[in-house]
Amino acid sequence: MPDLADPRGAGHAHLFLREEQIRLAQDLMFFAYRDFTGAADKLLDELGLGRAHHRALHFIGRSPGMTVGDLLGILRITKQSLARVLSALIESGHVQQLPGRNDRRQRLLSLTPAGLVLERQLFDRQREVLSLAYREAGAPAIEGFRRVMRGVMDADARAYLDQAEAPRR
Amino acid sequence: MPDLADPRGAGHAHLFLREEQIRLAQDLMFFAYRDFTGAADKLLDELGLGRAHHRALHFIGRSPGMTVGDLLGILRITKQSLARVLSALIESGHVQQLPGRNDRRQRLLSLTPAGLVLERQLFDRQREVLSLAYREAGAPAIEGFRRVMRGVMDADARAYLDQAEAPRR
DNA sequence: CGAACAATGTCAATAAGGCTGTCCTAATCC
DNA sequence: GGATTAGGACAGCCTTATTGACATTGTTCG
Repeated sequence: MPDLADPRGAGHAHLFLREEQIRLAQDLMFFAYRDFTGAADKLLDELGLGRAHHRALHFIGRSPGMTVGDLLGILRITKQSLARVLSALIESGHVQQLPGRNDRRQRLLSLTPAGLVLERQLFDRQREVLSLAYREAGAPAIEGFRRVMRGVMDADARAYLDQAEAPRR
Repeated sequence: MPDLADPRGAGHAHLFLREEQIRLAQDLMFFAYRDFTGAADKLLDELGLGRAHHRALHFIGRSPGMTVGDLLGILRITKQSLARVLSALIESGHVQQLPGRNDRRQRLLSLTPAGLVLERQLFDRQREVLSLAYREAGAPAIEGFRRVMRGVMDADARAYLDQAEAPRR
């Protein structure tokens, strides 16, 4: 691999392509994230909720009985930011808190029946978008998508995924 | 693998897996986006800038000479939201505006030398993360990643990508 | 030429969703 | 019994988005 001095000169096709590839990935992240999350936005708007509420519903639905601390660790926001979102969801009857059995300081979070319904509706909006993408891209592409996305995440997030997927097998 | 654990009963393994696959994709989108954008956040913070400024720098750097209207169309935010971000970047000397040659109402946007340097620094932070992910995942995975992400985006975003990639070949 | 339209900028007000910091209660642990 | 932990509550701030109204300048077209 010759000569690193001039990124534009001849003989640097590989490096140049590599840079272009990364810039493409920046674009992909921006557009795909925007349109994927946007698929659920209309429904959220009608209910006076935002993306933050959707994220909470998603992760609570994925791991019912999780503690507030667990959720804080996943979302990486402050207790105060989460409190606003969480109390809105409890107020609206989508989430419930139950005292922990072992440790009674904990409030175990789960979706109410209404929360399950809403989360399902939001899920369906995103499923529609992703199913089309999956169908176009094909099965090998899906595995590649998973591998790259996983590689971008930090170690904690990967560990969460391992734990979230394992019980379902 | 018989699915006695599936609450929906036997005979729905395919549907169940498909749902699990979509939920996994939701997780991937959340974590990968968070950590990818997060890679540039520290540097932005030190300069008193936010992600909105990074997005503007990125797209202006990618298509120098674009109009304000072009950028609005890409970012899909309102004129007023962009104005705040853009005037901060002009104030800080990272972006410059030049009157259009054909249509003098337009202000053609481009990065100043300082803007190029900053954009490059931000780019390098994200390149680091993505290069590792690419290396782990391998070349076929990268193409799969690209295909799925592209499939998630809307038609306008795909058209932008086609146009942004073409001139470089 | 003049009217209509287009590109951009600006002002004012509002909201969502992050943040910090401090203080508090209740329960658990040692 | 004292320290720690889980969670909640209050006050205030910042960024980034929103809407609506209006101004300016430049282009287009009858």
